[in-house]
Amino acid sequence: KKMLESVNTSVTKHQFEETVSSASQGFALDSAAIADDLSCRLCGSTFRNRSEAFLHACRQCPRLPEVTSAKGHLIEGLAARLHELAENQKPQRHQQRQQPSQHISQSQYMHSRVILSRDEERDADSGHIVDDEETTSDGKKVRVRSHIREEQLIVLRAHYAINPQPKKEELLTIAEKIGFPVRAVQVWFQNARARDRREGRSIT
Amino acid sequence: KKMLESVNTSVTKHQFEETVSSASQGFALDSAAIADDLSCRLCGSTFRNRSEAFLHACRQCPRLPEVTSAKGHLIEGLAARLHELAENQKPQRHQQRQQPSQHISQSQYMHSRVILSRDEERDADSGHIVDDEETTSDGKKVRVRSHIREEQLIVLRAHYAINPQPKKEELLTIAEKIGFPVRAVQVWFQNARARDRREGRSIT
DNA sequence: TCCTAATCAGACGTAAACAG
DNA sequence: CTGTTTACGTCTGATTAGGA
Repeated sequence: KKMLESVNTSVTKHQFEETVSSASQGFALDSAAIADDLSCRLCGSTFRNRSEAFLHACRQCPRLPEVTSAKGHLIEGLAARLHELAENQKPQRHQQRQQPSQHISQSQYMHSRVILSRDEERDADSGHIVDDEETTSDGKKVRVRSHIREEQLIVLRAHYAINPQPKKEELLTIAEKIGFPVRAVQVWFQNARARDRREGRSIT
Repeated sequence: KKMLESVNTSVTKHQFEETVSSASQGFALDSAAIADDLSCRLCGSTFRNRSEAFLHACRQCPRLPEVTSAKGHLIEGLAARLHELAENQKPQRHQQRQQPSQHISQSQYMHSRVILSRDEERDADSGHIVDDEETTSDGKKVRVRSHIREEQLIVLRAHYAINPQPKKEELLTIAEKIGFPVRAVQVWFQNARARDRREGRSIT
């Protein structure tokens, strides 16, 4: 019998990721390229699960080459320049939230939050690109609150009325429809359910 | 009998080390190191399937060390190759019915998602990729959990009701019918039996 | 300050992996 | 194959924190 009880060192997800990211510093490009919402920080596409995301980041992302080579430069010490790139790369959008004022901790890390120009030509008519990247700049989490606007809310509510517990696939559809990361949509549904439950309404 | 105290959420040592070590050592190289014919570009050995090949490239290839140190140079060349691979990678062993049945059967690592047009019109069917691959990607042992959808589950259950212990041949039939790897179907039956047994039901 | 999006910790179900 | 464990994916309920 091999009971487990062995390695249950309860490491929280947070700690875990923290450690991973610090332990692997510049080398964990693949995982670092994946945002919490399972979207690729490089090309923006999102995925249904972590596996897919990793797969993508490891070998499918069309932007992989640029980044990996960029990483080479990074290692040589051009971290600063890259940072600039990343900064300047924040054009567009009326309500651009401004940078979390330079919170580069200890020395210049070569962190792969290379959000270089993502071509903004996506999708002619759904013009709002709501890409959010909440970076984990070397372990530091920046919580980015996405703003859901009325029109998007309407869509969400409509879907919610029909089915308050959409499966991943439906979430994906909705996410795409309103131009939000899947994760955000998922969270919205979770919170909506919580709200309703709290107020005694039953979820269908 | 019931002896598991629920340890989810906590990260096991295994997982932890796995992730750390893999994170610190590999990126796209492994996959790029595999030739079209499933042979290792480094040591030349060939493999029966992609999974094995990846495993090799990630972990086992004797020449791995030299490569990882030199990967900076290799990347460029290999990265290019990667894309070719992606293109040519249209594995279709099974019957490729182009049915509107929303799921694609086996399918593999890279396809459509690479080319990925953001704005695909979603008419009646959005050909989502619902697949599975049990790969050991880039040293990241990502256990891929295949998602069985309702409709597939129905088929499985139907077969299970008739015969909970299908032979290899029957498994194959079922697998093909729902577009799943045989192994996954087999596992499902095993788990189903286990579940039933656990709950006291007898298996016919 | 309030409303609520995001996060955390924990629990559950189950596909996959492992031991025998 | 069975019995058991591991780990992925998702959910809840409580909490934290962003912005009007």
